[in-house]
Amino acid sequence: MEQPKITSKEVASRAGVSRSAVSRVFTPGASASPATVKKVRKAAAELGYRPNVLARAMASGRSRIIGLVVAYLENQFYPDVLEKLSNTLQDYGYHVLVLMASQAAGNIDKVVDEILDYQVDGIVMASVAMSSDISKRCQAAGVPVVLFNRSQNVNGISAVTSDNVAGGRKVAEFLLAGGHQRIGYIAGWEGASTQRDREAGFRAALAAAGRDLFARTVGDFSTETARTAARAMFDTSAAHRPDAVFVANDHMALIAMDVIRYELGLRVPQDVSVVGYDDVPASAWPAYDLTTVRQRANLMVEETVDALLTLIEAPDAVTAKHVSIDGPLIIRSSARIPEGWTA
Amino acid sequence: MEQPKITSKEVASRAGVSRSAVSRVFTPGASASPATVKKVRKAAAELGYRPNVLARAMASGRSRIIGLVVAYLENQFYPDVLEKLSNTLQDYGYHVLVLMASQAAGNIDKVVDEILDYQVDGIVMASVAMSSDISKRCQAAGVPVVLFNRSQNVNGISAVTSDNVAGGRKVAEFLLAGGHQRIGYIAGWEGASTQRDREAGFRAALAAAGRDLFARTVGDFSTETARTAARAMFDTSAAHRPDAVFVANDHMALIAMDVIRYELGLRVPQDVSVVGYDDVPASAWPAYDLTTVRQRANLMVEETVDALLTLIEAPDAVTAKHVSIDGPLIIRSSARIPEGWTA
DNA sequence: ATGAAAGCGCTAACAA
DNA sequence: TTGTTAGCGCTTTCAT
Repeated sequence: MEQPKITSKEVASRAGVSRSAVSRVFTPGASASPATVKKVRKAAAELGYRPNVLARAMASGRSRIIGLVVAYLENQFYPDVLEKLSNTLQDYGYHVLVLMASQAAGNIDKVVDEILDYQVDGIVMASVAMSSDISKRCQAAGVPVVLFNRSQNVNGISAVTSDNVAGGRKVAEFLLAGGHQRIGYIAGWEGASTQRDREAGFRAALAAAGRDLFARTVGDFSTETARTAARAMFDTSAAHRPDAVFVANDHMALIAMDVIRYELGLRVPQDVSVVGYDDVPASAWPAYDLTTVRQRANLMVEETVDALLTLIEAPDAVTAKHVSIDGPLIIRSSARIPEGWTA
Repeated sequence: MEQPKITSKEVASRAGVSRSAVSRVFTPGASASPATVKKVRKAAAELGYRPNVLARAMASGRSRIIGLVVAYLENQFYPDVLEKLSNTLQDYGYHVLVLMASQAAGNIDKVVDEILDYQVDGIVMASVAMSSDISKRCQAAGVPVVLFNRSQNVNGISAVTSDNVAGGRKVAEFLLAGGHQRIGYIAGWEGASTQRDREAGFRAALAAAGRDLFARTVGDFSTETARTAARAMFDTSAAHRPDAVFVANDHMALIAMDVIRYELGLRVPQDVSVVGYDDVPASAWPAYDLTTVRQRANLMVEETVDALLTLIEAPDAVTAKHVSIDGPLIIRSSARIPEGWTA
């Protein structure tokens, strides 16, 4: 039933060479004569030999495994990222070990330990907060970490985000140009840099126009809390209700639209303009047609992989880099479009 | 910078025992005296020792890595499954290596080879077709495979699905009870067992009532093809247009609803009843409120993990098992509800 | 219950 | 370019 595994030793003897020769043939940058390559390839093919990645990892100290820590896959942005990340890394000969950091914060420590046990070559933390303690452990282990969609000024850890401040600003300018008088904001989880930066940019642009937030509730990036936050903001008399709201991500914005339209019977955008952040697939669905700031997932993933591989190849040379990628405001029909709006 | 890694050897000497003793302390079913356990744990804690999973895998032949092959994460059902699967497996001390089998069929072979290179203890193939050749390679390697949401009568490979035939049947009965006269079906990818079984159950129930499909197009479970398929079916005169349609999964059903309502200006369910399959989160959103057959992801994942671990523990003893899990029809407002409907 | 010894399959100096 | 020699860090008989 269970075929004995073919090792490099057997390939070596069948090809009449040493195991080192076999190893070299299967190692990209190695030197072997064409004749050897040919013999070894032939023998390997006949035997159906494939190098054991784990053994290789042990001997070389490089596992070609990248750990991905992700909090939740409910927000469609993340499955998309995971798919792209996995594909890109596969192209570079790496593979992705996924760890869910579902629950509480203490969990993260455990998850990071587990991931380090696998001797991963690098770690991507998506939408997960890092303690400086964790970052220290990774650095001690010599494992580079790149934060995805989270930025943190911890011990020179690299991070890739969209330009959340600029994004928030764009939304404010758009809403102001639309003549909105009572502008609300539904915040994400306050511990997240995305939340912080989006709000900062948003408020800064309002302030520049001599305006302030009319209302603010917190949705925590969570489905249920977002629903509650939307109700708290809109289930009130017309005078106390915002005529426009910026929601910190699309996942919550879609929920807010549901509350506004189906629970409260208000019209979007006639009664309330809604703008989100991310541009997840569902935002383009005609039932929502949500105006939103696009996060360029492709670019963000490319930068993440680039940063990671650079760090892996040159552990010390490179210092942490923070990349922030600008994303356009995608104008759809969920928010009133200012007269003659172009930019 | 990069701390030298702590090995069992150092723990051993600090605890005044042999490496074997250390190994036993960190091995669940092993025998060590309380005194030894205590000494070793203490030394390990002081040194911050953690066993190297890769080395352990090499020596023991068990990597505690499960390979997950998944075609695409666009259909929300799969991120959900991935999250649950990863969490469940983590509880059992396993971890998930994700491989995307994005493109063509030939790709699958490559992906399976890559995954086997990691000496995974088992493989879950989600929504991916298996050739019997691949299954043979996995069996030769002694690696159990469980198909998720795909069933195939290949060499005793285990599979976990929902009861697609029963599901299709339920939909047909519901639509018939609703008094629909022209019932259409938008098919998924014809190579998929889910597609085949859902359609079979659906048609069987129609036939039992002396009825047949009024129209049929193919959406391939793909976003774009589904849109085309929906247009092909509904962009026609009222007489040639179905008054009800069963769409092979929710992902396509939501797209079909968009086409029906927003492109063609028809009303759901007054002009057309729409029923899907999966019960993804978006189906419960009030903008769609899609009647659908629920796939019980939790149960399916549990059965998958159970099957896999059983196979891993008792490689030969167990023969392939096919689990199919019944799921309820979730009645919402996208399809006309028959008078006094209960079941 | 414990330690010694022999690997798991591979890569990486080092010599030749 | 090639083979030889040591390991990578751990588990696992086998004695004791």
